[in-house]
Amino acid sequence: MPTPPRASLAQIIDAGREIVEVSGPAGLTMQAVAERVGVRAPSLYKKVADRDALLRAVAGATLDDLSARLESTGDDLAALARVYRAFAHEHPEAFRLMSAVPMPVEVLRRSADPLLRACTRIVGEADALDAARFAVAWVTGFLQMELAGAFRLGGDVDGAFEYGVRRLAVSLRS
Amino acid sequence: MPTPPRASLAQIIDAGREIVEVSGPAGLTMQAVAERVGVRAPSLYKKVADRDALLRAVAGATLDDLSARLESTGDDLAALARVYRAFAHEHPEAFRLMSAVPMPVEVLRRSADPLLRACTRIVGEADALDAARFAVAWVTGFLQMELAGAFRLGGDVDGAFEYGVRRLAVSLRS
DNA sequence: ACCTGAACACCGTTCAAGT
DNA sequence: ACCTGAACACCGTTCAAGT
Repeated sequence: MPTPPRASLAQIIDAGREIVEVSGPAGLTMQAVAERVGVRAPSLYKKVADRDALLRAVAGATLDDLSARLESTGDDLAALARVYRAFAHEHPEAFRLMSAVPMPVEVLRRSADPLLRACTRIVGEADALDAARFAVAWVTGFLQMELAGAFRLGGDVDGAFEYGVRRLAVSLRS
Repeated sequence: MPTPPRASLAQIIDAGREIVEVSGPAGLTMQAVAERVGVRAPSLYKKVADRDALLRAVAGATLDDLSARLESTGDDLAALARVYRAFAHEHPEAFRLMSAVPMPVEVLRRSADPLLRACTRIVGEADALDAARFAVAWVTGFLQMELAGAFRLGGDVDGAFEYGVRRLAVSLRS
């Protein structure tokens, strides 16, 4: 007798995202996810290959959100950097997970697009990819170190970020 | 009847480092470490509080190695960046673990020292910390993205690194 | 002192049996 | 079709008992 599904893939991923944000990736157990969507753990395997695939899906959904946010931000490099940082502060655990998980190329491409456009405007087409890598490396490195607590040697971290935004602009313009 | 220890803390950490490099942090199980040092898993708890503490010790030992390497490199920013990258390529798993684990402040300070000196030489004392954060954010971000496979949108990754080294120098000099 | 087997709680995953 | 309990393998950790 056919039975309608009780937990959609979208619900499972959403549950995963909530758990990751409150308990970190280690807290995302199949049982915790199952409980949240009102089902038993084995049922999750109808929608998800295994825990790792669910983690990748959570990371992918997070990157999609970030991409949408960046897309609506425009062409300004400094603005993009600040939106990026705001997102990381809102979802620190998901942000760190995102950086640890390998993404499909098309997802990467979409997320890179706004930055690539901003860089093309500044350095031209030929250097745009190198420049975008320079910028994205700086901003993700900064945020990962900030979130990992690596910036504890004094000084003002907000100030250091704005210093970086300025230096970034300077370096691409010369 | 007192018995001499069969596995020193140093041996345990070394075993942990080898396992991490070949199987990643997930491969570091207490049983795998125990087997490597010729003991049963429960004995490890005489020297190590728990698995997490062992992971932190492995990360700390790795950062100590990196710090020594940087210290013997000198004051040149570009040289420091290249040594940093060479180290990450030699120990990709340990490098990623290092970035994920919170470090004691004194370990951070020692590792930051060479970079701080290089930056002081270029931008002066007042901006040295901001500049060092700019530089270290870029280089660790670049390496983490490179190791995580985030640079797969074409172009030459080695070239992008050298582009970054140049832009970094430019940005701090103006 | 240090080492061990046994035990416990917990987790990911599979699968036959239910509806 | 989907859901479940039961089972299996594996892991971290504790602890009483051995030497």
